[in-house]
Amino acid sequence: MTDLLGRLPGYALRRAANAVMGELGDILGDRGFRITEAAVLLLVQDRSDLTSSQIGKTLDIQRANMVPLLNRLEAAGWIRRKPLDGKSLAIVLTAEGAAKVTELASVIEVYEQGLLQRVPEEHRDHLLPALNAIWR
Amino acid sequence: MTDLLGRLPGYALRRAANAVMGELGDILGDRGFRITEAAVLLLVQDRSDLTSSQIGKTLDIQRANMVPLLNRLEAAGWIRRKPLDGKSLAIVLTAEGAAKVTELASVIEVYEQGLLQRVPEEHRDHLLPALNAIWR
DNA sequence: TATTGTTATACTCTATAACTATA
DNA sequence: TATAGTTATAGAGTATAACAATA
Repeated sequence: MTDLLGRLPGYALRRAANAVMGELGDILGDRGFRITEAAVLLLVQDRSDLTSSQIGKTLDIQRANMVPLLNRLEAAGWIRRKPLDGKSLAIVLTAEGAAKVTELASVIEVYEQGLLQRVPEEHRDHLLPALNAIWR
Repeated sequence: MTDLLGRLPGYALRRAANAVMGELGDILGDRGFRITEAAVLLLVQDRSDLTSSQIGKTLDIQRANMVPLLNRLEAAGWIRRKPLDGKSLAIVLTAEGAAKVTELASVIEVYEQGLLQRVPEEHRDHLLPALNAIWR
C-alpha cells in the first residue's frame, strides 16, 4: 500500500488546494488583498446589484463573516454600501475600487494561466469540469 | 464576464476542496477522527518507522503541531511513541490502532469512490493526475 | 552545528447565537 | 413571520519563536 495518500483524490484535492491558496494568498497579500476579498470584488465587478447576503450565499461565506470583510473593503475605499430599501444594501464598487479590481483580475488571470500550465496537456482541459462537478 | 469565478481553476479547486473536506470531516468526525489525524494514521499504517518530524514533512504539518495531534492519538490508544535513539521517536500503531485504521481506510475508500462517481466519466481519470501535477 | 521533540502563543478563518429593524 | 445586517464570541487549524536534549 505504498503511496496510499497519493492515490486518494480527496487528499490530492486538499494538498493541491492548499498549495494554490498559499501561492495565491502570497501574491494577493503583496497587493493588500485576502483571497476571499478578491473573490468578493470580482463578483461585485460582475454584478452591482448584489446584497451582502446574496454575495455570502454565492461564495459560501456566512452572513456574519461578510460584515468585517466588507468593512475592510469599504474602509479601503473600494466598495460602498448603497441602500436598496430600508433593510437591504447593495454592494457596489467605487471608482477606485473598479480600478483596483481590474488590476486584481489581471494578476489572478496570469496566475491561473500559470497554474494550468503545470498540468500535463492531456489532463489540462479536464481539470475545471471535473472540479466543478464535485461541488456545484 | 458572467460566471467568472466558475471559470477560474483556482477558485474551483478551493470550492471543491472545501466541499470534500466538509463531507469527509463529517464522516470521520462521526467516528472520532479529524481529517489530519486520519492522514497520519494511514501513513503510519503504511510505514512503522517514521518519526513525528518525518510525518510532518510528508503531510505538510508543522513539527510543533504534530505534538498535540499525536498526543490525542496516543491518549486514544491508537499509536505509541517508540524510541529509536535518545532523540527520535518512531510512531507505531497499537493493535487497537491497527484495527481502527482498517475501519478508517474502508470508510475513506467508500467515500473516495463516491466522490469519483460525481465526476463525469470522460473527466474522471484525469482528476488525480491533474491534481497531483499541481502540488507534487 | 543541525535536528528532534516540545511548550507557549498568536493569528486567520470560519461557525453559532442572539439582537434590531424592516420586508 | 421571515429576512438583512449586525455584534460578539468561540472554535478549528495553522504559524512562529524559543528551549533543552541529543545526533
